Amino acid sequence: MTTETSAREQGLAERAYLTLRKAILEHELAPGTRLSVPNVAERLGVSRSPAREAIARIAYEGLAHFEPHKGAVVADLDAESLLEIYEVREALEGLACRLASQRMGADDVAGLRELVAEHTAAVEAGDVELHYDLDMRFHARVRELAGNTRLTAQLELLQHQIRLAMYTTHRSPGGMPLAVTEHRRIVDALESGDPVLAEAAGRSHVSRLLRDLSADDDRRRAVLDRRPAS
Amino acid sequence: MTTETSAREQGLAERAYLTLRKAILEHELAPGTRLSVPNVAERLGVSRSPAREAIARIAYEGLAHFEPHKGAVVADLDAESLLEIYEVREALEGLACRLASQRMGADDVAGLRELVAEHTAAVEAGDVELHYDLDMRFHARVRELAGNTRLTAQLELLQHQIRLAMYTTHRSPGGMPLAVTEHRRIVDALESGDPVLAEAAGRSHVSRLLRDLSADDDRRRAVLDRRPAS
DNA sequence: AGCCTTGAAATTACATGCAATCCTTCGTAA
DNA sequence: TTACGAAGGATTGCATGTAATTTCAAGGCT
Repeated sequence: MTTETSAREQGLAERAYLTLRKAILEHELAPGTRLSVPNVAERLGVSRSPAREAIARIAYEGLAHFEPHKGAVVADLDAESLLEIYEVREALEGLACRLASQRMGADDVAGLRELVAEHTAAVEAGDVELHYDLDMRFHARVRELAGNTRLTAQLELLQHQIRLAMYTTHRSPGGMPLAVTEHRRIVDALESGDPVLAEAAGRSHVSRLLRDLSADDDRRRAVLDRRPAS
Repeated sequence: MTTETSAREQGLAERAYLTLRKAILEHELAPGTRLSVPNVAERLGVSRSPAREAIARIAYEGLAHFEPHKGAVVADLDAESLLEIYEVREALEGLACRLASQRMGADDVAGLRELVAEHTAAVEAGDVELHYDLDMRFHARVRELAGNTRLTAQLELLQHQIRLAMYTTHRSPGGMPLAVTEHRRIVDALESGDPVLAEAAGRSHVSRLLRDLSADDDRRRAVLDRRPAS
């Protein structure tokens, strides 16, 4: 037993990073918020060194960016950035499915089916929170099965960026059941063992998400255009 | 005019990072070399703060990794890591070609053709250095034309990692003319404006590079197997 | 009333002190 | 000769001092 007040044997910088990231992803620190080193340090109860390191890492991961002479600011991703992110994600999610289809076993398929079943139930019950959770878990499981650590890391980064950008906005109502259907189709493709089919399934799922996003945007813009005076 | 000894108005940490990266990519600091903070600081003539930051960034970018209680070590990528990297690169390079094919104009095609022409000449002249240079420039140009900043950043990271891993090893002799042929095919596909074709061309180029790599490995292994006592 | 100037507060970036921890090496004993 | 142990050296991680620079705001001037 070593001395351990409440630290899980990880550095202060690491914990500061995790805390900060959580706060950002949950919009406790909304996009646009300035992350000054002394401020973050005090907030997290650490000195400036680990605070600075945590902020740097947040920025490296695309959750904040540095503005000259102003320090880091929580990222406020515009539509074009989101498009970029989805373009990359489509390719990588497709790759994940392709790899998974080649490396996965029967029990893995069963595990995914179970997840989809839970998901179906959650959606039928209208449980939005659980829907998001299961959606994330599904994708996490697929990339895990792909067995490519770099790919996994990238997809997780993109996931975080998307979560940050869409915390409140962009929730198309019909999306929940559609997601489940598409996930089921992905599992079918994975089970078939056909890498081309699997990749196509993964990609079309992501590209559909993007299309819905754009559609939402258009709808929103149309509404705003009707009342030009805000 | 501000006071400016020789710094180009960028921080010490930034310059330390660039210097360090260059040293690593040129194998001045070979894979396996330990990057201790005091050591790097002294080497670059800066204090420990910017040195530490530079090392952290190098590690974030996959050019080094932290070993517990030993600090950062220049990455020594094994075959499996390279495979992972190439898997991701194949997908992203395909995406780059797809996007470029949709966004590029006639003059852009002309620019690429010029590059390929230069490249052809270099290969015919047997200029290996120039070959590498033009190869890199070709890919850089394509991702630039794709117009997706995240994609560009990712591909550059992968490029660096690959360069580090293959500094001396892995140079298949027939690769040079093949690369030119494939680049030409990519330009043809890009010019056609068919995104599917373009993506396929980009992907198959990368996957061929990977196949050659594996073939080289096998050959090398075979040679070693013949003389089990090293 | 609006613009400019000046001052104050805050921030970054860098340097450096310091304790805890770990690896390494050298000496010693079996 | 080999295994063990202890001391030394080095490194990390964190804390904090400090100068330069910039932003922000208030007040005065036109």
